[in-house]
Amino acid sequence: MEPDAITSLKIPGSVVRRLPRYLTQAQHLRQEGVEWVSSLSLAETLGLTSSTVRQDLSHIDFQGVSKRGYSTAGLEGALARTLGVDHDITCVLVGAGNLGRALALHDEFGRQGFKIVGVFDSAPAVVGKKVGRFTVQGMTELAGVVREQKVEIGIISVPHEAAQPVADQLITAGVRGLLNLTTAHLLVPAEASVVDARVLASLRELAYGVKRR
Amino acid sequence: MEPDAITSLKIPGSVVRRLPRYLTQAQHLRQEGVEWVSSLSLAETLGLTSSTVRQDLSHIDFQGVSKRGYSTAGLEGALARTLGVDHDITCVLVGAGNLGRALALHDEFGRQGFKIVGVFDSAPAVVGKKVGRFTVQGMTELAGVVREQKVEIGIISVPHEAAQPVADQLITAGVRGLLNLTTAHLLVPAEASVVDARVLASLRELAYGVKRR
DNA sequence: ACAAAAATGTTAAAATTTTAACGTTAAACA
DNA sequence: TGTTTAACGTTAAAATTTTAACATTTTTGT
Ligand SMILES: NC(=O)c1ccc[n+]([C@@H]2O[C@H](COP(=O)([O-])OP(=O)(O)OC[C@H]3O[C@@H](n4cnc5c(N)ncnc54)[C@H](O)[C@@H]3O)[C@@H](O)[C@H]2O)c1
Ligand SMILES: NC(=O)c1ccc[n+]([C@@H]2O[C@H](COP(=O)([O-])OP(=O)(O)OC[C@H]3O[C@@H](n4cnc5c(N)ncnc54)[C@H](O)[C@@H]3O)[C@@H](O)[C@H]2O)c1
Repeated sequence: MEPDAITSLKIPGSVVRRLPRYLTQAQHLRQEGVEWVSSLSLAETLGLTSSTVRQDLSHIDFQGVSKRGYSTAGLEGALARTLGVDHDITCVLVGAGNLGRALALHDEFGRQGFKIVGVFDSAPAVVGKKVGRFTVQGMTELAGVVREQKVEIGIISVPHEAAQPVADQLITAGVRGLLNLTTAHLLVPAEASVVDARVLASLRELAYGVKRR
Repeated sequence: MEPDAITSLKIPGSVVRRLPRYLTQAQHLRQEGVEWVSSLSLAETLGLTSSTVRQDLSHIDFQGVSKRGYSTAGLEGALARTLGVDHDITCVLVGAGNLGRALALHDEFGRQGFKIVGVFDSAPAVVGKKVGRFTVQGMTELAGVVREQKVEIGIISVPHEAAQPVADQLITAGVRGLLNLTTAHLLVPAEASVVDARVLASLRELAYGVKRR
């Protein structure tokens, strides 16, 4: 199944950021037993226009059906393939503090294909401790684990001052993508990806929203 | 200090989403003792162009200085005022699971003006338990606390199926903004704001980034 | 078999966002 | 005191993103 050369060429960032939401919605609908969904219905539940939905889905290798819409199961599969979450992706987590431990204990990531294969921390008091099924490892072990297990993604949950050095260690060890939970802005080589998940920034955006009625 | 009518009218969403990052950067620089920062230097550390930075900052009620740039302290203050984080904002947290407990224990939110005044959960096994300085309260207490303490923001950290009913309860009780940490898409009246902070969606976006070299 | 209708995929227009260009201001210094 | 220059604020162009319009397809029903 060679993916269509045109559709797989490059999907705009604005679209890529919405694809996970369509995937979540398709999963929820399929689990509820819904077999078909229209662009209009997807748009209404996600706060978009049906036009945007159809435009977005034209980027993935999947066809809707006139008069019916999109098969929820088909859509789920095609979106997973497009995003690259149709197979397991190995991850490591660095920083076993309050947030890091919550992430390590969150089984849903594993069910969705994100397999955490190691949890790391620099504090001697934390190293060796158990977090769910993990034993926290020291930072000296990081590079070896990344190499041996071909780890693709590093999840960074350390204090913001430590984020850039940790990012550098992860990239040097061979990780290709970083999920950054800190307030720091990470500089990485062009061939690596960074996605920020900053809760404080979201709260501040919300503060602006509640200020002006 | 009446804010300028034009600048305060309405700031585009694309800009509002970047303002928290400028604020974080201004804070970090000021704490390091840096007094001035140029649009070019801000742009380089945040991965933007200097043009975008100047355009963005033209929306806030603050002037740079020719040949020097922006005063870090002044910028921090003006951004805080624009976003509405120059005074405390009361919040409640609903869902005292793994993630909710991490958020409740995160002192930085309080230092940044987001004061959590209550933690709530529906599970009898959890209600009454201590989470840091909080005692988890039952959902029957929620409306009263929101009303009495004039709570502005609700942080939702419950399983996704429960997110919409919890959102409804929060809005009915009088909250004006929701921070949604679940995969659900929340429907709220037009006068309320929702900001999503979805870690799984960020991971999926990252998966696409690491897939295509 | 044919007509009607519902929903797609696509084209093109509208709106927004980003970037470049440049005139203006104020600091530094001869 | 005047000149140079770094960096701002603003205008306008370029690029991207969103929305609307509509021709096409496929099902349903007569
Ligand atoms: N806790 C939250 O709810 C929350 C919410 C939003 C953002 N964050 C951010 O996530 C990050 C982690 O937050 P937290 O509350 O878990 O902090 P924390 O202080 O509880 O944990 C940080 C952990 O990182 C470890 N660490 C420090 N330097 C390290 C290094 N160089 N290499 C490896 N490990 C190192 C520490 O030993 C500690 O265990 C912070 O940047 C924080 O701002 C946290
Ligand atoms: N744990 C993580 O690291 C993580 C990461 C990303 C997203 N999330 C999302 O955050 C949410 C919470 O995650 P978690 O790991 O803390 O889950 P959890 O199961 O540990 O905790 C959820 C809590 O919500 C409570 N709850 C359930 N229904 C409720 C209701 N109707 N009203 C009030 N409380 C209710 C439960 O009693 C429980 O204490 C989930 O939607 C999850 O997908 C979690």
